[in-house]
Amino acid sequence: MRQKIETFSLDESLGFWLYRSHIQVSAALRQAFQDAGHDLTPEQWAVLLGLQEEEGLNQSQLGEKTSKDRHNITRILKQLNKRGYIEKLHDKKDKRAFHVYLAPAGRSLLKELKPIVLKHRDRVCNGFSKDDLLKIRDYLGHIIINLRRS
Amino acid sequence: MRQKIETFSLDESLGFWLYRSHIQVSAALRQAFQDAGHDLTPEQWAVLLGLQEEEGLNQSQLGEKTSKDRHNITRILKQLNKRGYIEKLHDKKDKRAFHVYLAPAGRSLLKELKPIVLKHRDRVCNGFSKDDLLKIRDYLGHIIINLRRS
DNA sequence: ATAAGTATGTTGTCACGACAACAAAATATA
DNA sequence: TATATTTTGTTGTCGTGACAACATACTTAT
Repeated sequence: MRQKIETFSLDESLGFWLYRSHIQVSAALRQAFQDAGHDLTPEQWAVLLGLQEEEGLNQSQLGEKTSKDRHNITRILKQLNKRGYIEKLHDKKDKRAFHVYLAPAGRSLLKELKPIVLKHRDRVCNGFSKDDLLKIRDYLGHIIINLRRS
Repeated sequence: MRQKIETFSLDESLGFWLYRSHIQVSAALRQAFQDAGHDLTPEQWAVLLGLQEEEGLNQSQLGEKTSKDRHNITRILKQLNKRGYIEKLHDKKDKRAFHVYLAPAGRSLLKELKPIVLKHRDRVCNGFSKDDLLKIRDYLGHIIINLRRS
């Protein structure tokens, strides 16, 4: 009985801990970009990173890779396009689709921001062993799998 | 050299795993509410839960408790107020401040949604031992501490 | 070959996180 | 006491996540 009540505090909610840690990590990265004079969001960074891993994907695929639906990827790409970091090329066969590539400015930005991101990661991961980091990734991956398909 | 490159994939980014897991847990809870016929956001739920733990806080304190800044707590309370789930009472001494309380409708809602949230948590935590859950909480708490003050 | 269904991408709406600007009131300081 | 600073809360803007509606174009079925 008492346990059931305790289970319902925010502190006992895994979802809330995920929320808090995500929000803080994201805010710290945004701040780090800002301190370096770059008005880039963590989401935009994630998409650039996704592109660096694999260019030429269409928007849906890029959205899949970065866990963003097509609506959101459309708008994030719009931002990145406006800033000249990416290019969208029409698919020759499929007239609906685009292939997304890094523009030269995007490549330089990635290079320029890498030390900042590494510093940020060091800060986030301070006190964790490699084994800890693997365990965290496994745990979070497990949560994601738990929520897939029904 | 090779490791430095690998470190820069999305899959190796702790922040990105946090993003993904948070987004999915949050979306699943939203969906569970929707399936039950309730148009409530996970954030609104978190504030209601925070209120259930301690009523009579002012908005800043409630924001602190739920990890939301005063701007956002203002708007979330506006939503909850519109739906009749909370009450804002003026502080007798401090004319700027309000004390926030659960309205009767808010209390019933909490009671009504608890089984839904428990089911959601079971789904999220499927396959985790109690020890696993404690470890995850410790890990996430550690990350949050790493980002506090400089 | 035509129709039905599906996939890609855009736009619009709402809620929320981050941020700036602001008003009002409390507190600290001179 | 008078002024400056801080605190509490609101409003507005922007970017993003969730969602609906839509246009276009590809695919499948009949």
